[in-house]
Amino acid sequence: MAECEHVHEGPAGLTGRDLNHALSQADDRCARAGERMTQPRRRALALLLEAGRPMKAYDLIDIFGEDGRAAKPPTVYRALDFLSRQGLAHRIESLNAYVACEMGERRHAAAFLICDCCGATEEIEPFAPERVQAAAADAGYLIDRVTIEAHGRCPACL
Amino acid sequence: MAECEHVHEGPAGLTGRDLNHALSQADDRCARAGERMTQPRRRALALLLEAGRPMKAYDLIDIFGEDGRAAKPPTVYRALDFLSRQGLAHRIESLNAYVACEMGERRHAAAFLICDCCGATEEIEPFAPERVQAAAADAGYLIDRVTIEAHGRCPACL
DNA sequence: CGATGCGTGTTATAATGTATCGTTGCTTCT
DNA sequence: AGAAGCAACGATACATTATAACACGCATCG
Repeated sequence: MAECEHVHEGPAGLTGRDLNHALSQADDRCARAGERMTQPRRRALALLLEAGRPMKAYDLIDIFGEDGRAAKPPTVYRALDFLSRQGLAHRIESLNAYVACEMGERRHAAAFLICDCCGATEEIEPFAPERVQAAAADAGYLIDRVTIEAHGRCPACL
Repeated sequence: MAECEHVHEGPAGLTGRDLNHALSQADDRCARAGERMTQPRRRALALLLEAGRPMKAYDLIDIFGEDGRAAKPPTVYRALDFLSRQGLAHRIESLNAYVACEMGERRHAAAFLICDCCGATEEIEPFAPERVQAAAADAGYLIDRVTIEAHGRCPACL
């Protein structure tokens, strides 16, 4: 992360009632999808929601245990894979990090604005999906998944 | 890489005169930019051009020495960083891999179509750059670099 | 010349991600 | 209820990807 001279708090995550509400909604979504929201999956989501910004897998591993003990890597990676499959979280490839989904819908495409100064990210609507498909069709490709990550500076770090 | 039933050769890379020509052009570009095309940098670029598809850093490390001996990781990572900075190669975040640039211009934005079956990639013109900037402006971000990677199947693997 | 900057080679280590195996706890079928 | 099948878990070990730190060489420039 290229530091900048600004020092400020990153985006706050969820706490208390907001957090519980978001977790309950995730529970519902899983139930409707016939998927199981197990303890480690829920814990991983809670940590992402609390953080409110992208978290490295090993950061989660370190703080995973409610008692302060670390988790085993596969526990967290499995949970993150699940959350990504369900659209409850997204992997940010250019950061090797994961972030809770900010949109409501299940299994949607995502795009991100990422601040290289403070680490804040903003999930945005993927732009020009039709032009992706058009470009792919020109080359004869059939696309099922698109990664879009725009790096720069957030308003607070400009 | 999710296999598919098709078996076919991936895209061929450059050889012989074509390879030397491409390397000479890279030499020229570096000279004009006041950068040094050193031996390891040139070797890394040659390997990428020969491969004609994305290569993992450790694949390059293994075959780096002309005498068949492996290189040390920092040697290759430094060369790849340099090539990326110069726009002579691109990093593909979602593959942890690197590919020689197929466009002529220096330091341009890139986007990729990636076949999850055979590993072929196609570098395409980034679509809708103005819409990226617009979306970023809405959120107050200033963007300097955008990663766009579309995964699917290439014509040969459909 | 001496100092500075950049690139290199080397060693070591950090950070990130997976394979595998045995177990547990549902769900479903009879 | 009992058994079979399956999904997820926990644990160990390991594989892959990437960087830190330091010494050296060589060019440039005051």
